[in-house]
Amino acid sequence: MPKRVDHRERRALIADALMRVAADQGLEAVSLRHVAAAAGASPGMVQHYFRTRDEMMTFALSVIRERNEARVSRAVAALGGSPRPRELLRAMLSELLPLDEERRADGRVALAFLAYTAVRPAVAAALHDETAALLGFLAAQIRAGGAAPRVDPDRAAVGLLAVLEGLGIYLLGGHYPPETALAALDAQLDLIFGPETPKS
Amino acid sequence: MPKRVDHRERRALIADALMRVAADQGLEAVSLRHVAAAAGASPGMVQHYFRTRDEMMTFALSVIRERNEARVSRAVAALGGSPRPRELLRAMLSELLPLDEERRADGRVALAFLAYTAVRPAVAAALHDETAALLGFLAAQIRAGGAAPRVDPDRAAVGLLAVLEGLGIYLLGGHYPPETALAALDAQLDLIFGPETPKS
DNA sequence: CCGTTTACATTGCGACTGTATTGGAAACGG
DNA sequence: CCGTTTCCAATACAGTCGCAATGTAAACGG
Repeated sequence: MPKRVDHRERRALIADALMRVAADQGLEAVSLRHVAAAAGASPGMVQHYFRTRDEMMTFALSVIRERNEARVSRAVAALGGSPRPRELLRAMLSELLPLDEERRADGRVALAFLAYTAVRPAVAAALHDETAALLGFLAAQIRAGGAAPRVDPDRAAVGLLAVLEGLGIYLLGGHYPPETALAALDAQLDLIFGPETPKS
Repeated sequence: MPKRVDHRERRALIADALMRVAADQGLEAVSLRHVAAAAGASPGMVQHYFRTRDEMMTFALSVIRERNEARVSRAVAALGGSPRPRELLRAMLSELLPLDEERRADGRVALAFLAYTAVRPAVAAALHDETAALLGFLAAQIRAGGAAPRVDPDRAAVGLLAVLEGLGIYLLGGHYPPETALAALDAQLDLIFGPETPKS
C-alpha cells in the first residue's frame, strides 16, 4: 500500500472551503481554483478528490443536510427525556433558522443550492423524499400534541414547514431581526396548539 | 434627430429574453451572448442598451417586481368593489404563488435573484422597504378582518408572508402540487381569521 | 532495492466570460 | 447634399472556466 490519506477528511476539508466561498461570494464563484485557494491547496488536489465540479457540488449539498441533521438531533437531545410535541417542534425548528452568523452562512449556501436545484430537477428529486418525511413527522407531532380540533394536521404541517422556510429567507435577507422570526414561529405554534399555558 | 427607437421597448424585449434564459438555465447562464441569442439579436445590441451586465440584472429584477405588482392589482381589481379583508388577502397571495407554468418560470428567476442578492447586500436593501410596506398592509388587513382576539396582527402578518414565501419555494421544488399549497394557504387564513363560514 | 500505487502539483487547451473599441447603416436637421 | 447623431454589428482582448494530461514525490509490498 502506497501513501495513504484519510479520504473522508480531505473531502470534508474541501467541502468546508467550498462553503466559505459560496457563503460570501455565491455559488457562481465556486470554481476549482477558488475553492482550492480557500482550502490552502492546489487546484490539482481538489481535482484529485472530485473529478468534476458537479460531484463537488452534490457532495457539499449533502454536507449541508448532514449539518442540519446534526444540529437538530443535538437540540433534541438537549431537551432530555420525552418533551411535549410543541417543545420538540419549537426546539427543532428554531434550530433550523439562521439565527446566528454560522447558520446564516450555511443558510446562504442552502439558498444558493435551492436556486441551483430549481434548474436541475434531477438533483431536486433527492430532496423530495426528505421533505415528505419531514412533513409526515411534523403532522404526527401536531396530532400527538393535541392541536385544536379545527386544524388539519397535514395542512398545518405544510404551513409550518413553509413558515420555517419563509422565515429563513427573510432572515437571510435581513428584512427583520431574529427575535421577530422567533416570535412569528411561536405565534404559528400558538395558532396550531393554542396559546401557551404559562405555569403559574 | 437621427434614427429613433423606443428605448423602453427594447429594454423590455431584452429583459424578457433574459428571463427566459434565467428561468431554464439559471442566473449563472445569463451572459450577454446568451441573452442576445435568446432575443434574436446581436450581442452588440444588448450592450447598446445595457452597458454592463449588472445593469441588465438589476433591470430584470425590477421587471419581476413590476410583473408581480401587475398581477396583484389585476387580481384585486377582478374582485370588484370592497371585498372582505380575508378574500382580498386570499386573492392577492394566491396570485403570487407559482401555480402555473408562467408564474413558475418567473418564480425560478425570482428565487435565483434571492440567492443573488443574498451575497450583494446593497441590492437587498432595496427590497427591504418593500417587505416592510407589505407587512404593514397585511397587518392592517388582518386587523380590519376581525381576526380572532388571540392573534397579534403584526406577528400573524410576518407568519403569513413567510408561509407565502415558503409555499412558493416548495412549489418550485415540486415537492407538492398546487392544490396542496392552496389548501395550506387557506388553512393559514383559517388559523388567523377563524374557519370560513360557508353561506348555506 | 524495486516497482507499483496513491497523492498531489503543474501545465496546457479550448471554450467562454464581460467589456472596450471600431465601423458602418440609417435617419434626421441644416 | 452633408454632417451629425443614434443604432447596432463585429471584432479584439484579457481573464476565467472546467477538465485532461503529465510529472513527481512518497510510501508501501515483494
